[in-house]
Amino acid sequence: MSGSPDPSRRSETARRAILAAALDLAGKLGYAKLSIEGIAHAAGVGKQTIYRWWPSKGSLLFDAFLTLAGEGEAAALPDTGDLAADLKLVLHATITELTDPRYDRPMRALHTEIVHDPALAADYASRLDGPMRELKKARLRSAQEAGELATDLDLDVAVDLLFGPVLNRWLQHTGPLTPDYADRVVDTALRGLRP
Amino acid sequence: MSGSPDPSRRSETARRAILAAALDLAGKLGYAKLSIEGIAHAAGVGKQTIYRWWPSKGSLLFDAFLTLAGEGEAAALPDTGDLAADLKLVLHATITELTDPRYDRPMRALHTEIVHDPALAADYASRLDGPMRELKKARLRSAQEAGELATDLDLDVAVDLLFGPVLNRWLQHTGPLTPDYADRVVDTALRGLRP
Amino acid sequence: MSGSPDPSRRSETARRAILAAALDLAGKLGYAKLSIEGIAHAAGVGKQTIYRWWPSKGSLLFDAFLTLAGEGEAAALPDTGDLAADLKLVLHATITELTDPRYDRPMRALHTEIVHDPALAADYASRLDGPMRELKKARLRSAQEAGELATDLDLDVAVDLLFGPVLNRWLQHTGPLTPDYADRVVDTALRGLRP
Amino acid sequence: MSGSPDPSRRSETARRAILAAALDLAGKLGYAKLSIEGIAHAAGVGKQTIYRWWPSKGSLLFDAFLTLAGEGEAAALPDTGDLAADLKLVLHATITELTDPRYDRPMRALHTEIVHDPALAADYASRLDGPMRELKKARLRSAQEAGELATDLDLDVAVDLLFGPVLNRWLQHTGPLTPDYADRVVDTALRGLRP
DNA sequence: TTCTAAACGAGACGGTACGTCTTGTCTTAAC
DNA sequence: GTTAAGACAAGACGTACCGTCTCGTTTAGAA
Repeated sequence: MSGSPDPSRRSETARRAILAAALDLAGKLGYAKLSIEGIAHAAGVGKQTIYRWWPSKGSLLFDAFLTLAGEGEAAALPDTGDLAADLKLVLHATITELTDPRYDRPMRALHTEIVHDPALAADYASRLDGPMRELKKARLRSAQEAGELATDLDLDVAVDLLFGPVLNRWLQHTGPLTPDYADRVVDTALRGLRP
Repeated sequence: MSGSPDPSRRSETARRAILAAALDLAGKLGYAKLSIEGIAHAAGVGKQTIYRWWPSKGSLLFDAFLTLAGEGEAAALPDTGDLAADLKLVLHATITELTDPRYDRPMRALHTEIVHDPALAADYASRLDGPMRELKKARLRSAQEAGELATDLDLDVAVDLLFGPVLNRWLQHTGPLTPDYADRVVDTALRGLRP
Repeated sequence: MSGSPDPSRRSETARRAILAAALDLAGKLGYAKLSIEGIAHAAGVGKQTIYRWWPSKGSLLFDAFLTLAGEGEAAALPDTGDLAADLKLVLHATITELTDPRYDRPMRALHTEIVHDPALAADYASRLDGPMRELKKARLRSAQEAGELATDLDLDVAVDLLFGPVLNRWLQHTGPLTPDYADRVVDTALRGLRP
Repeated sequence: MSGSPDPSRRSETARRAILAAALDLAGKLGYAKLSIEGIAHAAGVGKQTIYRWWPSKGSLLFDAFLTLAGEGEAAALPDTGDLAADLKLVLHATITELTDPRYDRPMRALHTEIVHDPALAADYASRLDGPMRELKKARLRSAQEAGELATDLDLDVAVDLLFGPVLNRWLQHTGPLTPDYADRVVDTALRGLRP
């Protein structure tokens, strides 16, 4: 019937220009002023070329992030044998990144779309957050083997407790995003709330 | 010169109609299709009446929430002497609320605005989240006195660990929002990750 | 239900700017490149302001012509007592006008719309062509009284015979549009085809 | 250099499908919605195949008409010896044709293009209108020999007077297109306007 | 009969314009 | 002098075509 586009004929040049322009404009303008029209113009591309290949602004932003993250992808989290130190190191790096306007704005834009689009959220979970979460769980498993963590620990919940609060504070502006906060989160979570 | 509006002449009828229409439409249409134009029309009000009294769509949504939350505001969290049980009870109620589309959609709309508007976030923190956080901390303090929690605990971090993950999972669609997940979070956080 | 716009609130400034821009661009660009978007831009006006008040590009062009023609409207055709000379004079003036690119192009644009839009044609007939035709018929009636024309003449057909061919030749590019052609049409029509 | 297409390799199948689709769609959709894209699709043909062989939409329409008209081409106008009757017969047939939506719409489309494209008009004059005009002049010459028309008549102008008004009234929607109107035109033109 | 070059269908591309929608400001009339 | 109503300039939305430009696939004439 309608016929979906043939990916083999897709222009790689245009694809790259669009993803680069999307990231760039998201960083410069922020979510509210980010328009498909503007991206198309900045990429030197017809609007239809965007609408042909991406179903929504969110999925375009997501693809742009994939290419960004896919480049310098860390293979694994640091493992010096000191879990707390390693976690703090990673969280400090995350904070540095989230504080950089070049990342802050496109990331907020992407998360806004995720909040309202479950399909996009599923994509995000399986292709960006999922792999990252696996790395985190691998580091925690290594700590379990080293006796630093309880063996019956629910690793998914542990990841949420350790990495969630920093992301949350950043997204919701609920307080200053400092390395000290990350340290307190790690210490508190590891020790537990009980006496 | 310009003359800012005189609050004493403000129409209470219009104000209430606007807040009700904002909540109603946010619930029916979701964030993307929520327009000031539509709210004005549904409230039987001129657009200027909205622009005169609210600086942004987010602050309007926020006021609408205040009136909603302000009505049946719980004075305190339950305190049966069993902290874990009390926390789970509260989180289960939260999950029930977040699962109701009548709350889900306007809440997402509000949080989207918060993500992009630090001023609104500050307002949210001081007038909605702040009081709630105080109630949570009060319950934790009571637990400290009962010896259920460490006395040197960082209460702000503790609140983030206990209540953050459920909110996060809801907002980011990172997994199914079940009472069981809340239970695991509470148990894991209280016990701590260490053996 | 939908509510049509209230003419009493219409901006006269915008109306005039739009009509002027439409005529100007029709003359400069010709029909094919004449766009509502371009007119709005040239008039310093939002597109919606055009769509609010005119149902089609044709009706806008027509209104633009009305204001143009309404200004220097001739009260009557010349009447020197010599019908043939008077007709030739008028037709020569018409040819001069139709030959001026400033008139040629917008006029072609308008006639193109008329060809495809009977409603617009009716408007044209009643408000532009109609009054003009009455002036022509008045001159012919005067000639009848002077004994220059048959008394039982079908005046509408006579007007078609005398003024149609020049318009036709102009529109259809069926031959050079010269004063000589006009003279031959007048002479032939007056004399009749029979011996 | 660029290399113009080699007509000997042209696909006759494609050519015919394109002309048929053009006529068909012009009749069904009218001029405004007639697109080359649509014609290509309806003909089962690539767009390039149209652009390769026709320089404009108008010239394609024109070719489509040529094939249509070329088939049942009348060799000559009727000649019963009664000029007025013969002319009325022909004009009545013309009116019947112009009233048929199957002809009306493509013909309007073609004439619209002619109005704006002198090159196309020249083609039209030499290949469609020209031959037809010769037939008309031949009939008039026969009438001259029979003493029905003045011997010094300007035949080109005579044709314009006799056949122009009906075409004009059809194109410009200036009045109802009835056989009676044709009769009045013929009678008035033959008799002349003078007493 | 094989080779080869052009025409073919298909459709992606950079663009322009469409007609609709919403934004935030400005204007008008009614109360 | 605030209100409901809504016109205004601005500009993004997603769609439809434009005319150009590849792609592989026929197809037809020359070797």
